[in-house]
Amino acid sequence: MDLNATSFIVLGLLRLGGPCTPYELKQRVAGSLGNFWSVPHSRLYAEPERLAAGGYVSVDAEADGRRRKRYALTPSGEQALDAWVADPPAQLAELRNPALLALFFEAAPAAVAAAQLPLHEAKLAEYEALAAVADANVGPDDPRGPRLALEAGIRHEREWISFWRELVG
Amino acid sequence: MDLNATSFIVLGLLRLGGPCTPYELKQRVAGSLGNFWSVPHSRLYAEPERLAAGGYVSVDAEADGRRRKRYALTPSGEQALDAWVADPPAQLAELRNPALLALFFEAAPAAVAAAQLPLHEAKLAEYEALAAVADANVGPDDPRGPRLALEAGIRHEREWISFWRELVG
DNA sequence: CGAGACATGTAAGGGGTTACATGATTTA
DNA sequence: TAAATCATGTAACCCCTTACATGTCTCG
Repeated sequence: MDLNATSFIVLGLLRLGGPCTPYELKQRVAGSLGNFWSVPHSRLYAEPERLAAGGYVSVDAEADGRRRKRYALTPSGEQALDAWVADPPAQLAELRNPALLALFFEAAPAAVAAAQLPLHEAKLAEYEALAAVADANVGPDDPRGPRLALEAGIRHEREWISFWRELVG
Repeated sequence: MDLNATSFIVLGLLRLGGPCTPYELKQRVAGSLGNFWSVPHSRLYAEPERLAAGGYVSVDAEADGRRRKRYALTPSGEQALDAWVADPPAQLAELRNPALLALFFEAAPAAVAAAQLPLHEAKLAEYEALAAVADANVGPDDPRGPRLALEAGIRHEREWISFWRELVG
């Protein structure tokens, strides 16, 4: 079996926040990472199961009540995660932006821009609020990664806003 | 059957450049659109077939030689394309950038940046060359969409370069 | 005319999307 | 205690990815 982006999201979240259930994985994704890489909850139930089959996580199932399954990183999983982090992907990602696709095929620029602009403005405001909170409560050994990813998100939102604004006319 | 992004890419390319074979679709994608939304060639054989089943394109198969199939927009396909273009997607796209994902999970910023930076610089140079050619040969009734999409690509590349440059240390 | 590139597909498998479905808690 | 929401999954289907495979042209 081979590990993909979803796999590393699960492994990474397990390391970041400790052992948890799929539902809690969903919440962790929604909190931060989901802003730039969302994962449907059905995948967050299926993927840990797959990772368990490969020995990358262990399962601890409740015997009663909700019978939820709690997953935890195994040494093997931790090692796989370390290897991926140590050898980061060296390829370009595509924009794959549906609005841009429509624009490419001659959708009216002003119309696309008018639809996109408020969305990006709202997203930027949300990001900036997150950043403000993060910067106010930053501790000495807090992880830097999430804040850096947020920064990238902020910049791209600003870029989109600038781009669409020129097209609203 | 419902139409997805790939469908509109096929329909759009057929309108932009006229009837063609899957292989030529591949070339058209590679030329411009593929920079921000690539499609594997296997899809460019399968998708027109699907569209033909739905009546959105017509097929004209060669009887001999390579027996290639030439697809053309039908009025129904043209109408579907128009409808999509007239009602452009009003949703945000995610970044879904693998390098950013690694950064989020604490990959060494300088290492990720060092790997990403040359790729983005090369891409930007490529885009700027394309833009220069496009701007030099622009005609009065040339389509604007591709040039606008290219512009978006250029800005995002600049943004990425600026971002990663700050992290290379 | 042989080799390489160009051209044209097909097949298998997994992940993503979406919808369905039900159990457990909380709240009115 | 009924309703609403939270929580926890399952199932089906299609697209995407990757690899495989072969046919046709072109050029040395």
